[in-house]
Amino acid sequence: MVFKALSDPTRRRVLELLKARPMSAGELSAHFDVSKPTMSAHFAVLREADLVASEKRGKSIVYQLKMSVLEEALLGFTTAFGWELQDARADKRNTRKQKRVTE
Amino acid sequence: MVFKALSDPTRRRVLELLKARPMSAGELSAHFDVSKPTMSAHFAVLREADLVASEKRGKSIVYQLKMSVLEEALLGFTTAFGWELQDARADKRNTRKQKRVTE
DNA sequence: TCGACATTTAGCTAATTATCGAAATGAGTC
DNA sequence: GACTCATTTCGATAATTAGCTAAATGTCGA
Repeated sequence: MVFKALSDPTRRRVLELLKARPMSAGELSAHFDVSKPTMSAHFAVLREADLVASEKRGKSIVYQLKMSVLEEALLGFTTAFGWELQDARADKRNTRKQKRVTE
Repeated sequence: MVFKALSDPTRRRVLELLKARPMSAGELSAHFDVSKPTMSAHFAVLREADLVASEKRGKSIVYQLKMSVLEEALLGFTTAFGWELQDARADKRNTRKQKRVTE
């Protein structure tokens, strides 16, 4: 259900926000112009897709992005189209495909 | 509307089939267990997302994958998550980030 | 325990979706 | 022109979706 979860722009933006750091439901909701219950429903979809983890923290519920799940799903897709997906910050030295590099 | 278009598994599979080569509506439909009108509707969604081009060829209509559109959309997303998307067959020599490679 | 706060659940609605069979369109063939 | 084939359009339906308000749940602090 990952792609279904990603089909909504609000949910994609939520994931993007969670990329920066874990955030509570309320904190996330503050970024959008829809009601809290609507946001809660979006969170539920993301949870069911296993794209986020939620943890109770006092009064709040803190959501955290599960990067590996997102990456795995995306990887399956991009690979089928002949693309490589890699961390932009990865150290390119000594990678598997390294060879005959000039300069 | 690209992500909406990608949210359906049938449509994702259609794109994958078109990755190999352009195919007619009927040829594509043969790969799926749904009616022609249903497939036609899927094609319409892909067309509206600009993910495929269609061309009349005699009796048939041939669909072709617009890789660049797909790549562009995906790139926008993956970049936001700190990933790089690149052609797996690309020649890695003399790329922008090339530097200090050992061996 | 009471009140305030954070979030979810319940119940509803309007819009969209995937699906179908039947009919319409359009191009090639006889 | 009439027939056939490929595809789409039409019209209908059941399921899903995103959205809302109001109510319920659960936690903290006084």
